[in-house]
Amino acid sequence: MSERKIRNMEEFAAKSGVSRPTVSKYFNDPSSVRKSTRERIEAALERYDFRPNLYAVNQNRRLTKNIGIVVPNVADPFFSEMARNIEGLFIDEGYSPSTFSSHGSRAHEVEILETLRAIRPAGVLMAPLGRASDRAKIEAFCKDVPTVLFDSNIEGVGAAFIGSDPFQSVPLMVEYLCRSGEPPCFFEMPPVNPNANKRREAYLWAMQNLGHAPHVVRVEGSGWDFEDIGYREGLRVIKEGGLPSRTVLCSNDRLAIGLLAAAYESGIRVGITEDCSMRIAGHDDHPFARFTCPSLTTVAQDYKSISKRSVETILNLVDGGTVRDSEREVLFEGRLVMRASA
Amino acid sequence: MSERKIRNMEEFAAKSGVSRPTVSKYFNDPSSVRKSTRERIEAALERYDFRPNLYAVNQNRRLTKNIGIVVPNVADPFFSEMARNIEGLFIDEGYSPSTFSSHGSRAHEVEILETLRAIRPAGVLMAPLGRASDRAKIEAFCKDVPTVLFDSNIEGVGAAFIGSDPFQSVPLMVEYLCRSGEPPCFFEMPPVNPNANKRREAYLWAMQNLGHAPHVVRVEGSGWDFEDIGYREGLRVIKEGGLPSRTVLCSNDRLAIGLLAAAYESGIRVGITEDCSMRIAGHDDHPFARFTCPSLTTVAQDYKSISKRSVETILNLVDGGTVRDSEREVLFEGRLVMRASA
DNA sequence: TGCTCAATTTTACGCGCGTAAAAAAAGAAT
DNA sequence: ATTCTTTTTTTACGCGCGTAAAATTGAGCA
Repeated sequence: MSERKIRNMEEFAAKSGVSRPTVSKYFNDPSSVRKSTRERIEAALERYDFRPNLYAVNQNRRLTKNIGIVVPNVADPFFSEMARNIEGLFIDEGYSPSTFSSHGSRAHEVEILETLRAIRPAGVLMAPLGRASDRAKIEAFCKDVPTVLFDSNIEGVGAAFIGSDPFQSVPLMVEYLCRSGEPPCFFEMPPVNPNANKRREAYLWAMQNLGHAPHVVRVEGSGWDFEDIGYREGLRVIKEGGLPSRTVLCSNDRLAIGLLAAAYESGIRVGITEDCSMRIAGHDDHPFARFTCPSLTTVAQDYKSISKRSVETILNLVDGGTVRDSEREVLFEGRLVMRASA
Repeated sequence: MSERKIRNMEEFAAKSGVSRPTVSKYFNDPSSVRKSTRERIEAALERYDFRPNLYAVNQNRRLTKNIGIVVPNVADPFFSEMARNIEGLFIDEGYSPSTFSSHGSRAHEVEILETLRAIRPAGVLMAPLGRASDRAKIEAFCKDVPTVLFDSNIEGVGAAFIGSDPFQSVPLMVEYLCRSGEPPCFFEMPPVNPNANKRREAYLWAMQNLGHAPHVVRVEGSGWDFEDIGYREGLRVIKEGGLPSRTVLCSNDRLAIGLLAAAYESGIRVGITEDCSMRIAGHDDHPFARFTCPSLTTVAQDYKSISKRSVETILNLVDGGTVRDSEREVLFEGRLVMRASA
């Protein structure tokens, strides 16, 4: 290929012996031209590798093939895996996804919305920060661009929400913990998003259903350095002997990772075996949960289903489809992952 | 703001009482227009929020303000932090960085290069996969686009390389380990990039200088699931009693995290204190290294200096500058981080 | 007042492509 | 061979802006 540099579609059309509008049609949908012409174009493509100018294309298309993906924090392996998964699905459908990270900051999240407007995406998949989000701005954005929320919901914003069901996943874990040992207390920090709130509520609900007295340990801390909060506050709480149960269910895995470190440093053996004095469980099946010491018992979110459904929903919207009321909120079930810590 | 929707620069220029070319000039460099006109434009900007069409701008500029950042794997917190840092620096300079992840795959890395050509970046900052990289394609790319490599070098490719100096950082760690206990063996997997090779060499060199017999433990494994390799192979090696020293220096933190998990599961107490039978150290100061059990002793790369210099170098190139021979390879020193594991 | 120089406006062209409409050509069916 | 249908070509316009050159304006200065 690349016998000589091709400047533009005009030149390429000449080389392939097809008119420019037909070539344009080909690039928008190869199957929309007759087989024989398609072959001529593709033969030329072999020799002259040419790609339509991205900027000219997007300037003129009514709607770009761009998709925006927004996550609260790519440095969090859960979201980076999620984003990667979603990107792949969009690429398979012929779209160009770009991922943006809010870095846990409201200002960043708002900035991203403005950047998104600039690239005029066909649709946006967004996992909002949650409480820290600028609801009004996101709402306004959703009015202009088809947007689907995932992971964390903002009630009434966006065309749909896809996530997992805390009222299934948390009770699942609670019941397991109760069956296998002392009923758990719930270790949390001030909630950064509605998910965190719902997890606490689901914990309370599940404990009540099982006839146990719930205990919520709310520690201080803000921001997205969850491990650090779990560690610092874990050290403090343990020192003060303040844990109401020897089984601790953490609001999420990252908090649990911090708490595990605190327990270790405090000389407490954590695990489900006889020689241990404490059990710790998490939520999310963080990629590192397999490698904590001990390995972390947790609930895996069905991130494949969440990704798949999110993508389907947004592409349906982009194609002019609509979301049925019954599908405006889709929740998938979590899966119990039993490891050594609880 | 936003009294009414503005379609284009023509309309906005009319509203602000300034000619379109002058408005264009303003957006390319606000300081290039007279103060009084600048104020008129900015006054209009308050009322009508308008942003030049991204695609039209980039189609017409000789050179875009886009910058490509390529990392082997954003799911690796080291790279996601690095990318975030670098993005910030570029934004401060008025550029538009976009980060791409090779996801550890050669094919992906090559695809990214093609995507990059499509966005016609002014420059590219790339941390190549290393051994898995398609050298020829990257080399060809560098001929067309100013590119600076960081983290991992490909000899003779790109305008410059910025990284850290394994022959400083590794000996630093080796000397510390020798002073504080039994001289370390070196735990590695088949190297994914030249860094890994250099770290081994630096280990051998340092041990020799200190008059100790070096021992390299090379385990099996490929890909970027370092923790998994460290864990699986760690379990095996420990079971077979195969570690030649009770002090283990791992080729990187992620491998160390896996090895820590293996040691824990094998009932081995790891740490520097009297009651421990094994010491484990890493390299890179992975964001999670603070929260392993025990916390991981490691060497922190000077990622701020690396980021800063990388950005400076590429911007200099973009501005038509050149790289002095003495600056074609810049290495920064690592910093010893003493924690509980060694 | 007249002059100079810098900043701005006017005018005009081009970037590379999408897209619409009408004309022409190529296949398919009769 | 004729007619009908689908596809392609021709022609033409527009997208929103960068940019160059010439004409104009305005501020500062002697």
